[in-house]
Amino acid sequence: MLMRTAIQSTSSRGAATLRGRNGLPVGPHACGSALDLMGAPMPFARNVEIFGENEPAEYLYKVVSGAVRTYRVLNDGRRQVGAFILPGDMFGLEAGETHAVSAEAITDSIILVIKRSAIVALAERDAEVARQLWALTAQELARAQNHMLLLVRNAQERIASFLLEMAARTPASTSVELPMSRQDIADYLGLTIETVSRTLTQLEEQAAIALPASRRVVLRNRLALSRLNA
Amino acid sequence: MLMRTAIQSTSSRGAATLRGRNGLPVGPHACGSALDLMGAPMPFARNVEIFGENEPAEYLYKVVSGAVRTYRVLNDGRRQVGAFILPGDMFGLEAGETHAVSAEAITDSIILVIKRSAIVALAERDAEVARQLWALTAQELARAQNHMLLLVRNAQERIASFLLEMAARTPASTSVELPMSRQDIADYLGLTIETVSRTLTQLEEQAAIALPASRRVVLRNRLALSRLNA
DNA sequence: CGACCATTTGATATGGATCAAGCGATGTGG
DNA sequence: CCACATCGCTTGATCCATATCAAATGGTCG
Repeated sequence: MLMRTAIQSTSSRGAATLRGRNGLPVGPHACGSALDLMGAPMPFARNVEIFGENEPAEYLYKVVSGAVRTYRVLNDGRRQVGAFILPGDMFGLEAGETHAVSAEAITDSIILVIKRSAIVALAERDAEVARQLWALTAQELARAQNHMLLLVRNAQERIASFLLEMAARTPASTSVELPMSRQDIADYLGLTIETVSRTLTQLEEQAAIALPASRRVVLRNRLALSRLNA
Repeated sequence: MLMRTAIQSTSSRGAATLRGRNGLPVGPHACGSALDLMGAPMPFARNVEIFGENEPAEYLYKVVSGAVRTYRVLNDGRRQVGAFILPGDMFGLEAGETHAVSAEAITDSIILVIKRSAIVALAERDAEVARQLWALTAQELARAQNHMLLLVRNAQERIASFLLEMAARTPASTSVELPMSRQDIADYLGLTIETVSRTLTQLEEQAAIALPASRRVVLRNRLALSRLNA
């Protein structure tokens, strides 16, 4: 029992239900998959739960705008953030009947909500769709495996990897706007907020990054960061 | 850069190739899946590589007897063991074209080797097979997610979880024979061998376990171990 | 028996957690 | 519009769990 993370998320569970949505299709970042062709855009407010661990997995989701975190909570109250989900990314797909993690909106977000049963039924007849479902889960597995590697490194390496990952996922990749709090980052990297903060200032002192604002990071020396990366 | 694991594995790469196998079917632990119906049993000697990271994923595998570890190596030489694979378990299944991890036999093992292309082709026509491929990858994902949680706990908790996991996967679950070395366990849990050893002796002093031999663990107080578990 | 290897045990060092305080931005009520 | 509460972040001081370095022990095989 190490640090005890204060989880202040205002998970007003009810707000995440699916009532009142008007069926309408097509998200941006359309990537030519059957998975994009159905589903309704829904708004989720900051810190609102999208689904909870162990809840039936009736839908899968695609972020249109905003950002989402998935996480699990340990019995001692600590939270492990499994992934940050950015526009264009899908999440919440399960092969089983229930969600393995919880998901919350990090900022106010628009999220495409897609009925799982429709997709699964489609996969029954269309091998290409089935292959895509598999590929999506495999990709998630690859992410999880990389994340495992992160968690055994030192603080600088974890932060550097995190920043490079975020940069790679951002259009203007040299300056990154972080949608998540220090606590989110800490729970993602298995560190404390203090260590995250300190490490960021260290990297700034080493001129590897600049911090014009607490949630804006400019990558000044990619090479230095990469050397810290796996 | 923390500990620097000595990787002494005698990965005599050549020995793992697939030449000279006689096609023959059916492993024990048969679980009524199409995946079991094809494939040839092959012996692998202790510490021999079965496949390497980034190699083309031409086969998938099922352990008949023995034990296998999957792992990745960080740029600084440390090794992260991703999973221990015991008789009845499958491994090496990839949705993509290459292996995401390396795999080695921990002890002399018999492993069923199944052509991936055959299965994938079958899945093309049989939705049930496709579903099973997906389910297998999803199960692996769940394992990886649980493993992530392990890596942020303290040493006692990690060891306790590891022992309970091994016990749950062993027929005679109150006494566990560990096929892997302390180094393997350390690399699985993100600890050093010294910490693994010390923690095991602590648990023994607390009467939670007994260690009649270094690789045999008797679970004496499951409840105490469970309390340490997530 | 002796060499080798895996494991345990001991002494010390250190990176990150913890405890505590300060600071800047944002928002709220008077 | 300002005073003040709140929140997220940073910074400082200290502590502790685990790494590191080192040596002893024990089991296995030739």
